[in-house]
Amino acid sequence: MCSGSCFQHCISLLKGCKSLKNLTQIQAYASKTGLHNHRFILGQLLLLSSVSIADAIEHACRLFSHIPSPDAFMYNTLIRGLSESQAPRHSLLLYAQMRRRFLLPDSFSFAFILKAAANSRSLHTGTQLHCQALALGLDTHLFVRTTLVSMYAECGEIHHAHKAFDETPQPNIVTWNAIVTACFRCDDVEGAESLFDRMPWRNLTSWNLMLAGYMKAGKLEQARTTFKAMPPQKDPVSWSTMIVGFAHSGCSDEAFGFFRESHKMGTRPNGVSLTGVLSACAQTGAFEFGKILHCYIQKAGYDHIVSVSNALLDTYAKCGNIDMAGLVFHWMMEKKSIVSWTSMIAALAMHGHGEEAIQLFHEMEGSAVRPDGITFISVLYACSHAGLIEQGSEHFSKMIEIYGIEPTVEHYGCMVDLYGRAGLLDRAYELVMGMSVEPNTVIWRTLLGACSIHGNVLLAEQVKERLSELDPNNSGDHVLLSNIYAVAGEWSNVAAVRRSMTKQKIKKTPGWSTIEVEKVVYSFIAGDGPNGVTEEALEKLREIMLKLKLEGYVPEIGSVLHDIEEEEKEDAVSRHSEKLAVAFGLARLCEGSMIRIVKNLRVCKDCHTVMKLISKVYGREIVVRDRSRFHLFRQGSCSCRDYW
DNA sequence: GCGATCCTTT
Repeated sequence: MCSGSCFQHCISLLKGCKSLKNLTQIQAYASKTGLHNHRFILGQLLLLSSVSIADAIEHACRLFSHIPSPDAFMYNTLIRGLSESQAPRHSLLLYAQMRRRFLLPDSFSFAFILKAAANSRSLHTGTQLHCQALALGLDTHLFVRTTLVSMYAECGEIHHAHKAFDETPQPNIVTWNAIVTACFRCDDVEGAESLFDRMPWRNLTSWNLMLAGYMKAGKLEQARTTFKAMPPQKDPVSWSTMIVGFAHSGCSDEAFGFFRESHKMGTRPNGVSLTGVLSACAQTGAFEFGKILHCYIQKAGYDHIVSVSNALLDTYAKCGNIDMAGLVFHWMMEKKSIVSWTSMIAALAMHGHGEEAIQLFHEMEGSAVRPDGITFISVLYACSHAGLIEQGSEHFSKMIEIYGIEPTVEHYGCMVDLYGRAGLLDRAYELVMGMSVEPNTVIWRTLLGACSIHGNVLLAEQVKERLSELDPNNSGDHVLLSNIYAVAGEWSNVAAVRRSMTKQKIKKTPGWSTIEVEKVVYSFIAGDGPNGVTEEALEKLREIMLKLKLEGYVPEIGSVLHDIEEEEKEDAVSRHSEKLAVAFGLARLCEGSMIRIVKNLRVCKDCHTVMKLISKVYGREIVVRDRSRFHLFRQGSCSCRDYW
């Protein structure tokens, strides 16, 4: 018993529908008023769940499966939704079903299904679909043509993309934008520039895609220049492209700057700009700023966006706060994506909680989310940092045999680290020699690091030789080898390495550390000239060292590069950037608050000892994030159990 | 009654 007013009411409900919960209520209403089989209503429900509402695609599939004989509109809608989903290939199956039922695909169908081919990077499928469109006379349709241009580019066939564009009789602005994007996709920056110059019209998207293209190509200055040159009416995409681009290239200050600037210009942050600025916080360890962003995200409701919550989780983890990372993870409830699981496993691993990381991985195996190769990198990393050798080997085999994931050089890197760090250098070397992919510099460098920990001079020399072939100018490798000689007391070899470094004009990568005090990030560089904060830190450091020596501290100078006088060596170690940062923190941060430091290189043995002592003598908790993990110093010991 | 091009975390 459905009246016209019920129908009208249902339509107005559909117009205001914003969430899945909302949609379910409307479905219940439709059912109650006998409208649940009304084809128009069904079509709108399908459109909402497939396209408009995030993460509702499964609901859409269920709805679709109950529709007796779906029409072309319904097929197109679900194909569209699936083509943007995690599994774009499913939409190809649906397209096949549509054809089996003798429903004629139209220009809409091809625009959506070609997108699925693009998203699954399947040139074969894309080409076949192109042929079918041709047979149906739909390949000249402007919307189809534009999608063809981007499909070919996405599948790496730039020539076909150009051909599709050149054969378009009257390309419009969107077609032009598509071909410029296509050039950037295929790393042809000059091609993109020359087409951009020849464009008969430009809209905001044209400018935005230039920004994105430059950013992706690592041409940061060109992006900045373009940003200045474009019309002043920027949109949230323009701003987020800049923020994400700089953050991605490691230029956190620039990312923060653009974020603040966009705020000043009255542009509200969006999900994308928030992930960008959070990633900048994660890089620099800006914990306080991260917390402020968290408040804003919750208040404005951005925590429903999975990528934002994931970025927040990662920020807390990389700022040393594993508990907050865990809370964000749990708040995500059933919305956890593969990235959320992987990030949380990595977070636990970074903090040395290897057993918990593996436990979480097992929990993940029981969930609906299937682990991928990146998840296994986190798992193996967890094993290597916690010294779980057998667990690591088992998971490595499991990945290949049960999950059918081919190991990449990153997986081997974790395994070499696992064996090498544990002192099983032969097993590590054996693995490297039997790798199914060519070992790269990272692999050899990991092995060299293991030689350094375990003082294996012979293997180190062999490994360094391979590194010199692949990457002769890397300062870290020279420094590591020279440290190995130094520890072994082979001073003539130390001197030889130093001479060759001078001859090849190789400079040591300067170590830096950062610390956030009252939402300002201060950075310290080893051997930096005098400036305000360095002076302040040095003065405090002298006081600390004196106190520690009274407690029986003896400097460890094994990691000093050259054979110099003992006192001089001590001086060099005592100015390491992390010591300056911790001293600055002790001087400036209020009593009882945690000291958080981020360092670009691995923390040295002496600094590690000093941190442990400070945590005991001064009764302070110190968190140091170095190049590879976290160290939590508390009451004289470190969370890494001196295994790093 | 849907459409095509730009920014998303591990």
